[in-house]
Amino acid sequence: MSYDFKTIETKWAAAWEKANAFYCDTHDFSKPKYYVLDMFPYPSGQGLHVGHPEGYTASDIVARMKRMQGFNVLHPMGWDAFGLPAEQFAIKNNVHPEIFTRKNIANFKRQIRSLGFSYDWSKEFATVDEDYYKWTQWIFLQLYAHDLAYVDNIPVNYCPELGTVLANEEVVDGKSEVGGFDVIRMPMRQWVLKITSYADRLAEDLVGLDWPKSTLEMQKNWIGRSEGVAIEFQIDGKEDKFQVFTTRVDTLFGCTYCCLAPEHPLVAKLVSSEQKEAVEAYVKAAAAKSDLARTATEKDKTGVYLGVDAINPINGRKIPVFVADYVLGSYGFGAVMAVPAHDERDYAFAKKHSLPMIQALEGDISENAFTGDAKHINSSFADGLNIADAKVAITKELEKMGKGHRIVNYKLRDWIFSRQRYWGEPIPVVQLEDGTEFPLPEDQLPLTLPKMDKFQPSSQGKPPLAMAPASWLEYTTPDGRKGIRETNTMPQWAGSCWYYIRYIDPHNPNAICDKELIKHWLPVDLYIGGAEHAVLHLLYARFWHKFLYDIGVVFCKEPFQKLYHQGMILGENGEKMSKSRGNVVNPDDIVASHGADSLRLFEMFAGPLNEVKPWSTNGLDGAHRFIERVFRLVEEGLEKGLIVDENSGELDYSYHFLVKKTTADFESLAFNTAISQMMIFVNDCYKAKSLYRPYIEGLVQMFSCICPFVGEELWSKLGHEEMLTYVPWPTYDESKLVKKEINLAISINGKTREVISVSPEATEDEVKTAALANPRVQSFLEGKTVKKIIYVKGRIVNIVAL
RNA sequence: GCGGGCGUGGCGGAAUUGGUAGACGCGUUAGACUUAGGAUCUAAUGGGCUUCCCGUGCAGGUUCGAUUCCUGUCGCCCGCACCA
Repeated sequence: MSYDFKTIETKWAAAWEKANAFYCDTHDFSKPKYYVLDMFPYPSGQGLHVGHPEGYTASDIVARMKRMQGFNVLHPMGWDAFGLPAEQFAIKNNVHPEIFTRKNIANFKRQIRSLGFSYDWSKEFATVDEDYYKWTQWIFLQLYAHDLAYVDNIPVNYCPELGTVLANEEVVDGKSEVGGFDVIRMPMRQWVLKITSYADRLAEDLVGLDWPKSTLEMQKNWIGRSEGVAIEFQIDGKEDKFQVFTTRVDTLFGCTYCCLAPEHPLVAKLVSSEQKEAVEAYVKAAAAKSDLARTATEKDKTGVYLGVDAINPINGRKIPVFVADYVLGSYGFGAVMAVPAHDERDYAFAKKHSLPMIQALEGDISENAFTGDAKHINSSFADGLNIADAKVAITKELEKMGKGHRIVNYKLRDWIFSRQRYWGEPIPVVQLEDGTEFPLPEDQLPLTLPKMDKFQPSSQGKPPLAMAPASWLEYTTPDGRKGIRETNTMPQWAGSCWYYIRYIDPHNPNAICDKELIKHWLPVDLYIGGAEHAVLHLLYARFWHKFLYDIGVVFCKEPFQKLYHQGMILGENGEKMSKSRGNVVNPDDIVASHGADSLRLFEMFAGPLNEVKPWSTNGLDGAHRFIERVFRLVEEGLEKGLIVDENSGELDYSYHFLVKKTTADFESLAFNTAISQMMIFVNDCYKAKSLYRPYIEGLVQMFSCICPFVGEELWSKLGHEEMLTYVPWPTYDESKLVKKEINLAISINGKTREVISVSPEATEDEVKTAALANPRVQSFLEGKTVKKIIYVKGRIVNIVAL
């Protein structure tokens, strides 16, 4: 019988399901826990692509190893099922999004099962399940009760095409992240979550995490903490004043003008009658500019004089005030003090508008602003000081005058949390007729979505739920006040913010999760998913987790201890897989043609998990061939009686090294090198005269983590009744790794010239003598004087000769 | 522009973290067994002017010794982008 993957894979998939082989009793605290989690997928209509199995195989290998190592392993899977595509499909095809979503989930589940992942399906849920989103709404109510959720009328990113508002994080280059449609700025009533209250902790707690450096940096930059000083500027001859934020307070003596953002509330109030027309035109033009248009004119610094002056508090100097759109309304105070001599943007603006420059530091400003460190000049008491000292001195003086104080600023904005869509969690708040908000009592959760047939948002950005039946829309509080339910829904991110908690106790009707279980199971030990979530999901989830920590629901500060991103799999031609390029590989096809094990093995062997790597049909064939090779090794070994119970010792080193390397490599997710080592061991086996049974069984066991179907098949062929799931992980004996002879490279002046074989116990003198006695070495030393011999034990001898 | 990562055979990639560069696989070539071979097995496979020399993007440096560390430079990928 040769390797018949179809029969094998069907057989073991059924056997595992029947035996409930991967069930995790989360109440069992007798073993150490290990929680390995995949970022759950959005069940799209296209089904799985080959990128999904990459991360899922990696986590599955670890899950399988950890079970064998005696851990109680929680390895769940579920569905991030609210979201835009289902709603757009619903609008187009006039089908309820739930029907579409459930169908997709079924298809995803079928595909995932066909790939042999050891998920505990008893933990499965979808974010659209009522008894799941009940708790999503519950968390929202907690946020509301703690003043972290509020309604505001703010300029938002509105996407007319999608008919909804998007979070800053969902807008890329002025286009929607989903669909790539134009996004415009417009003021709208929105629910907002105060993520900025957690900015400090979100930045600080990154420190202890075992996360990719790039992701940590991205989050840090996104939060964008910067320390500086808030300075108050008085308008000349008026009562009005405004504040600016600066990180370069030391340059205050060089401030020659100020700029307000077009959105700044004082612009309209302060503008002089002569400038009124010009300023109003400018503000209007700036408001109409999309984010894209603003970035396109990056180099060109435009602005208009307001017709009023401000007073520089440090020296009483009168300076003009401009409105300029290079100042962002959303950052700091929406106003800057301009120091053209030492800031590139101010420099460009000042050049364009022929404004004066005053240097506050020594340095060349003939071509560009000087932004380096130097001695201060023209700065009164700060003259002669460097940046750091001048900052201290000037800040102190401002504080004394009551004109300035230290402040920390963040790029992070509060999280716009409402969407004008149907297919999301309803926000459990009622707008009462008296204008107040009424959060639903907990016992009225879940607030389920009303059944509707039309999901089209209205043109004014009115959500589909505004057209819901009155029976849903109208609400009377327990004490008889009337109101209308909130018709915005939550964004897709809401459900993915806390799903890792629910897996631990997915059917608990009384709480998001049992307290004792949370204590035991969190944080997630290993979290694997795409790098595209480096800021969005991973930042939002950390925020909710920290909030839940504060209200005593969870007990660790961070949700995901170790994070790893799988690299993208490109098409065979090295380009990103896409329908238009015609290079998409469908996992179903591969499972049919080569089997799930081959797909898993190929994806793990193709290269480091976190690297981008191209698909390769030849590589897939190679993986398939290796499985056949392992299969034959066992099958023929049994038939020909090569698999024996006495150990000839010939495979000792190779096997024990294999166990050591595989264990370490699985732990560090270096699957490509672990597989190489298995190939080396199998090659050694084919050369060996006999195969010591425990070694073959160890190989099959470790190999089964990568290729579980064929692994289980071979395990049973080897005569085992029980399944592999909890068979103890192979161990290795360090003493078997001591070689009787070691190869030692001899190099002369750093170039390897010869390899000699020595005993590992050989002394330095013996090695040196042997090296010098070597005829080949001698031929190279002819006519030269040996100056020095360096011996690195067990590695190399380097002879320095001139 | 800023931040992070990366440049190694024809290709994917190894290299014990400063110690035999190219493991393992793909591909290629030759041979064996075969009616057949896109199966399997064996051997070879970085380049060259082949007792030797050159080779880890390029140019320097540190070192007995550099793919690994340092400086500069070129190129690619990812993220952010007027953040005061």
